[in-house]
Amino acid sequence: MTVNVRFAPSPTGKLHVGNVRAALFNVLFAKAQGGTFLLRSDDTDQARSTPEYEAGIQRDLKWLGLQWDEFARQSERFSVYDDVAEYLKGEGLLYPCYETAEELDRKRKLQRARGLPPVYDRAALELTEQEKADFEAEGRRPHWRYKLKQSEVTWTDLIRGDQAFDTGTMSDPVLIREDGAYLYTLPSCIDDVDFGITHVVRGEDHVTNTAAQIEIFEAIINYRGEGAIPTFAHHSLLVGKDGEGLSKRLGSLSIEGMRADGLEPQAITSLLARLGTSQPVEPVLDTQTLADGFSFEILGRAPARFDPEELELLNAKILHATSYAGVQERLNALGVSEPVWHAVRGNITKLDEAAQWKDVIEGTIDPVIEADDREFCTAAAEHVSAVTADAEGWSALTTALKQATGRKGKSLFMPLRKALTGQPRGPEMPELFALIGKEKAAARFRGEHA
RNA sequence: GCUCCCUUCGUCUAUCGGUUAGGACGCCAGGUUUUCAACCUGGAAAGAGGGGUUCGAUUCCCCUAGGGAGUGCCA
Repeated sequence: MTVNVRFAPSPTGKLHVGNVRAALFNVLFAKAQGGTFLLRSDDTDQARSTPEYEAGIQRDLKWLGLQWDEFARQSERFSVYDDVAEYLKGEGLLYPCYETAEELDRKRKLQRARGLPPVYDRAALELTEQEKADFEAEGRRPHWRYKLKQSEVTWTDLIRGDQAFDTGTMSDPVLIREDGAYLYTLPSCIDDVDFGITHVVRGEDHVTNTAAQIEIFEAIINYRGEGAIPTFAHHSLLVGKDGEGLSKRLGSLSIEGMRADGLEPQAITSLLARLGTSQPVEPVLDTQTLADGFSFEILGRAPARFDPEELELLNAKILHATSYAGVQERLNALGVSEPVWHAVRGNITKLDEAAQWKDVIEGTIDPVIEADDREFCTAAAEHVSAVTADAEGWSALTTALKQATGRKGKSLFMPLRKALTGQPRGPEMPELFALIGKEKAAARFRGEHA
């Protein structure tokens, strides 16, 4: 059986870590199974959806290396939804309701106050034709609810196991708003059937929806005369570093923000694909490798903590393993050459830090020389002329200085590093020395701005 | 309030009733002629609490606590 999955964001905001995790699981599952991945823009809410958000989501997904096989836009399929909606109305499965949002809110509060679940009372089902006509005459327009069977719905979730929900304990879902706009439920189910989606992989915030959706799926399939209810896999959600729900802080966790922050896409995908799984969080450079070991069995059922610090850690590791060719364009923009990249990549957390080292190597700095090290550095300046400007030269230089001054270890190397780079830490000295060159090195050892 | 789910080292997790409770990341120490990184070696580090069931519970059941989610004319 071929696997077809989809990722269906609403273009009403930016892609964030929570979204991407769901998208990733879909992509990885499709790749692992040799299936297809559909990107669907759930833009039935014309007021809140924008082409900019849609383009942003696509750009972010591409940047992350998550390519889709097919693309669909729900706003282009309204006639299909209308057709199914008419059918459902004809079957009495979709019924008009005239309560205002305020009235419903009041009802819910009342139920809650009595300790009852805030479930819709189906009052609209009792409305006579005359009453409906009166509402219409008042200028009220109906919203439409799906009439649930109020029975037990069961399914086997690939992550959560056997599930059972009594749709009698939930409100009949509103499928069409008063203004005629479709809520996500009906178009989503219709599309899943029409596009042959075999597996719906999404966050566990959708589990209760699933019961109602299964009933809707059945009605659609009954109408179509073909199609199948997808298999579901609901993964746990991400929580923050301290275990709090992520939703409130999502703004700072947008993919766009991370890109602007200089993070590598592979760092993000590596973390999100492995966090909450039994596989190690490690730097993985391509999605195929991520997909190779992927199955729903490796997913835990508890919420997983997302810590931005882990992202930085992974980012550094990704960079350490990144070849010049992989980032050539971006390095060119920073003016960083290949030799400089190779010298510094093991020592940076974010790519643009390479530019700072480029400045140390090719620009000018103020050497840092402690009072105790003045004489020593002067000696170093004198010895430089005798060696070659390469790693061997560095070795020869330090050996000579060791013999001449008796210094060794930290007291030998640290003053040289500080004088040459102005900093107490950084990339390997042999390579830096070769790149900085003898003349500049000598000048810096003399304490000159060079 | 009600419903569902979850709870093992700091973090992500393994364990299908009997294990010295394993691994990964991080952390600490030592090594590799300085630092950072990488690498090598070693180390500290966990079953939320309380009841059961059982010869024996991390594992099964119940309660409590804590966390997550749902309970929308959001998705």
